[in-house]
Amino acid sequence: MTRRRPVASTAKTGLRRRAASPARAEKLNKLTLGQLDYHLGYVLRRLQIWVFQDFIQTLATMKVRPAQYSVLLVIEANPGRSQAAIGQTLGIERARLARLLHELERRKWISRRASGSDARSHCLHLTADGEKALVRIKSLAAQHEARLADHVGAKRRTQLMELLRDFG
Amino acid sequence: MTRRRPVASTAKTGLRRRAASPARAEKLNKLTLGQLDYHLGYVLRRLQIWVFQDFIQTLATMKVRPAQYSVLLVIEANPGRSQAAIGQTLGIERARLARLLHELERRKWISRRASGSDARSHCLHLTADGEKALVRIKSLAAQHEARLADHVGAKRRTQLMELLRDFG
DNA sequence: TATTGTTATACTCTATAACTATA
DNA sequence: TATAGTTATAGAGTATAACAATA
Repeated sequence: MTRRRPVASTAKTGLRRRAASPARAEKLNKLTLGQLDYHLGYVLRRLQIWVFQDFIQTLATMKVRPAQYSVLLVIEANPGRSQAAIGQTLGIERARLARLLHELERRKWISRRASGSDARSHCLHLTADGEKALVRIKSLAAQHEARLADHVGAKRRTQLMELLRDFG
Repeated sequence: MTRRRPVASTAKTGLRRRAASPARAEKLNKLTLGQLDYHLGYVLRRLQIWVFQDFIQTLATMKVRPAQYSVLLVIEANPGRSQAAIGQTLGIERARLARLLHELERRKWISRRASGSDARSHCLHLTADGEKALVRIKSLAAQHEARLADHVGAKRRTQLMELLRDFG
């Protein structure tokens, strides 16, 4: 990392820099990335790291991680579904999802009800508290998304969205 | 995850299914992603996960992880530089880089020589073994890249590359 | 037999802090 | 006082395996 800088909003919001330091870090002249520059996976990952770091920081006040956020949204959009269905949709291992849901349940944001049709599975729902929290969470997520648009440029964000959204 | 297996034919048609799995998994009717679909970070991450999994699998015979690969390429392109410089270029914490280099050194792929100008720092170089291994590694990485192009489509890959490479 | 959810283990990656030896 | 490198710890994410209850 170490590049990045221009964007107005980063200064405004006091984002965070990796090297952070004041121009003195520039002492180490920049190295070339070599053939790394020709790997889509690498440039993809650099942006992805930026996104996660900004997301985590933006939602720090609610202590919500990306995976938790994705689970909350999918439960909201598909109330009453099982852990297996949620996990499969998001690509989260059932073992990991069990622990993740445990935490969300502890916070009273979701409930697991017994399923009438299959005694093995649980029906997942947001609680009233969960819905209330999600309003605030979505607002913060929107701030993050705006900052991302600012980081890559609104037009580039739209283009990336179109390229990535529909090939799945 | 569960999907994977970038079969050529599906990539060619651009169809691809997320659940990918053996048709029986279709039993669980597909859930909607809700507002997740409007987060660039999410779609970015899905592809990024695919890339890493394919990369790791493709380079499994050489037991090379993405981070190790990136370090090898940057050392190759910038021989004699310090750990600090490498780490800063790639955005890898110096603590983590130290362990990572330890492993590469154990495998005789890199060497750390004392720096003449600063007794604190090490100069990093590929060994002859390292250069030889890197030939094989790059060949596997190229296979991975080709599979990625097949997965997203060659044209889309190029477009993504252009959008992501130069805004840093 | 297969699936749902659970617990447990192990490994990678990230983020710190503390330490040394230099500068 | 700051930097280069090391070691240690803790947390998240990923990947397994094993288990009980149920299908």
